[in-house]
Amino acid sequence: MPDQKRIAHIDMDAFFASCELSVYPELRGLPMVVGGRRSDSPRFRPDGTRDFVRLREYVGRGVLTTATYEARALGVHSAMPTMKAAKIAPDAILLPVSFDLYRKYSRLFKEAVRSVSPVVQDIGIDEVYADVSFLEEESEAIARRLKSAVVEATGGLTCSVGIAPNKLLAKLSSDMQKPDGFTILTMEDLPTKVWPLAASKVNGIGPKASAKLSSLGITTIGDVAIREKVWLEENFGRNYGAWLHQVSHGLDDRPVVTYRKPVVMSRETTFERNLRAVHDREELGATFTRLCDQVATDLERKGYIARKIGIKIRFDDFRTVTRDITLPTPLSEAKAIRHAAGQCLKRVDLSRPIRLLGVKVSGLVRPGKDDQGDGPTQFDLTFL
DNA sequence: TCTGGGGTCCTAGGACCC
DNA sequence: TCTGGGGTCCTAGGACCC
Repeated sequence: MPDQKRIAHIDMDAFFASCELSVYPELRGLPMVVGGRRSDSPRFRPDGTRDFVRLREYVGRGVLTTATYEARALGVHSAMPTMKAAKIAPDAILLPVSFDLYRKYSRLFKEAVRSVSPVVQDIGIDEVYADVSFLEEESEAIARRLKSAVVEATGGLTCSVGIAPNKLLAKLSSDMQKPDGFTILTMEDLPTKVWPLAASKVNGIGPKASAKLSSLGITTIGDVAIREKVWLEENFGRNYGAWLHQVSHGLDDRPVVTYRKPVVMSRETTFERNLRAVHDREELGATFTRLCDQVATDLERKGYIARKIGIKIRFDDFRTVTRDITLPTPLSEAKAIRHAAGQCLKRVDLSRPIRLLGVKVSGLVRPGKDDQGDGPTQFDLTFL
């Protein structure tokens, strides 16, 4: 067994769009985006062909979930407001989000990866890490085997693979030959292949940190690497600064974790139009109850009860507030969640129009089993 | 051109306890 | 009586990711 760690990062190519293309193969090669509502589903014409909705017909507040490479070439991309995308690419085909379909392909994709290497960490619906250290083959052979297993299991969906000594570098490398490619990275490649990359390519360096870095004249990962650790800590705080120093030198010791207990479950919705607390009281109340019901269902389905109940409100000006409460005993019933969430709602000034309403539960424990953790509270020691 | 929904993790102040 | 420091919990907000 080689003592050098090898981690693979496997990332599906334009995943949601690719799933849709296997349902609607006639759209192959056309600019297409996913992000519509159910009403944007294609209809059958009398002659049996399908009539697809165009992006220009969209009305609403959604954002694109994904776009085919042909649509990306026109300048639209995932997370773009759909109304904005409609101005840029009005003739692109629009499809509604079909999560059940994506979950089906996601299962097939992950099973395929596990068939090559069983130590797999879920990152999202279309992305995993796999620890492939124990495999005997060369990294290139592993990458090819992962890719063909995925294509075979999903009936033709492609992915991009990166294999490197750790998660950080694996993730960066899977992005280097997209779509349908693979990249093997070693520590020796750091100066030539990693340092030239934009700092924002690193997982954990988002828009805020990037802006601050560039205001200090830092744009690439290499620019970060030439800074002293103390300088980074002075400018970005002790934790984040030390972390920046680490990642810029390609260092990352996070293991591949195959199971994690969930931390929070939430449901939220953005209204078609902003609602007012007084005038739209009924609609708000009905939505609030529905969200609580959904969270309760989620809790029950996954087998948890929750000690913390919270709400989230986004106003018309996009300002977001949260309120939450810790209960003396964990619970999962919809009515009790609704009551606790209602108490939270009372603590918010609702004079502005409301854009979004959400309900969240956390402090999750499994009912019956050690729900107070390992504290002495579950034992009666008074007899001592 | 106004910005989804589901998450994780971190920070920071105040309460409270030792 | 005053002071100090550490640890943990609670709450609110925010950065970031897919």
